[in-house]
Amino acid sequence: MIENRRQVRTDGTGNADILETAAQCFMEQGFSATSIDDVARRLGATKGRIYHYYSSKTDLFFDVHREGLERLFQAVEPVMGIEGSGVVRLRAMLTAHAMAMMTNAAFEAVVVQGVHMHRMAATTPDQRRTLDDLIAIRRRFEGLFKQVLQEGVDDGSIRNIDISISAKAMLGAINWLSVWYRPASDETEMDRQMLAERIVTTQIDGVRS
Amino acid sequence: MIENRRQVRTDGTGNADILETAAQCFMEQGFSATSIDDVARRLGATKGRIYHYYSSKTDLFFDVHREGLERLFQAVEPVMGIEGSGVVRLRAMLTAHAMAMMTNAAFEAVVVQGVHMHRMAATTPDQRRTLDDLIAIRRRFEGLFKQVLQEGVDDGSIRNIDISISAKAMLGAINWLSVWYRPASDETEMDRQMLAERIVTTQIDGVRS
DNA sequence: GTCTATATGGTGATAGAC
DNA sequence: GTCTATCACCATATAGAC
Repeated sequence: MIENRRQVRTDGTGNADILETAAQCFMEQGFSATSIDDVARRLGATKGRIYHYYSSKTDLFFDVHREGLERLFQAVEPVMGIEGSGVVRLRAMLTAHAMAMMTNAAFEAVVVQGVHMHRMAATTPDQRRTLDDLIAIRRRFEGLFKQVLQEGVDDGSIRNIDISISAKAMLGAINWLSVWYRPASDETEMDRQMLAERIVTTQIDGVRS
Repeated sequence: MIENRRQVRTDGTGNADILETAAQCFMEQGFSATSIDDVARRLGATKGRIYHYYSSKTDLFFDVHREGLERLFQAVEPVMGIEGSGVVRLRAMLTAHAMAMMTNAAFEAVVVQGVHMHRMAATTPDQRRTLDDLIAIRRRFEGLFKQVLQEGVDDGSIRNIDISISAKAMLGAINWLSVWYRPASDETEMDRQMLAERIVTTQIDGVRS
């Protein structure tokens, strides 16, 4: 589980709506082109409501980002402990990750966008800390995959590759889903599952013994 | 070669400096957090100079984007025609792509950022056309890889996979370099070559027969 | 907790000197 | 072709009613 949890947010006080709507706006228009008014309008409210919960647009973006990461953890961590060799578990994790990218498309699009915000100018010290937090969480997420990759190498189910590079490449292949994946209107869970399997299979075949 | 060429730009009239500097700013701070004044300051000039060549910040961003794409084509197209089976040529293309991502880190970071700009609000019809242009060029780039993948499937050097999905996944793995790759201060061409080989090898092993 | 105002500032963009 | 000076706008953020 994530240590750096949000304290109160998304507790059903109406805040989850803001998060969801903001995610959608940020996905469609990007951070810069999205105004607080845009989010408010889509909520059927005014910005007074948003500023009651978030002290800035950046804070809002960061909280969407954090929620996106949390959902990734919730998808991947449970399957990390299944029975099987390293490569078997790795496959399950990658598949779960891919599914989460599609299921939570808006939130994960914000995560991918957030990855580009290195030193977003004019952030307050507080925001700087929050960003560092998010970076640490992302690193922890990558760590999950590195760990299982290493276990796979140790148990012989995965070739003797460079763990760090392979992890980044595999995660890149899957994260890239957020760039091109758009759900068809009549898309089923099965369709997504099929797509996930295909992407993951080539990634797994690239590293397995 | 790219058909939709810039007409005059990057012809050594001093404009190339603007492009280079803008690329750096956009890479470090992102589109929204980069002001025209930032770019000008870094150029040791004022924004008058920039507005002499570009009519808007978006236009400038788009031109950096286009230059980034052009460099990718220049890296990949030459090796596309080498002797060898589909998988051999694919490997060479992916390696060239990965090298270009690192060599032109700033420009390619803008390309990757630009991918998120779907319907950037408030663009003029003219900018909208330019964006459509860029999207078409990106698609053409992906097409190069799909073509060679297909040739590999036909000549039996590549497994019978879904071409479109595999292309996107492989390109994602390589494009993701722009997210995490930071050149070491004493890095050599050889170091980059080694890194590229490692990434590409797992991608190739994932699809070859 | 959400609204309606409003202030404030920054930044994109322009005009005109040189 | 580049500068200085300035405009004009708009989005962030705030204050205070309800």
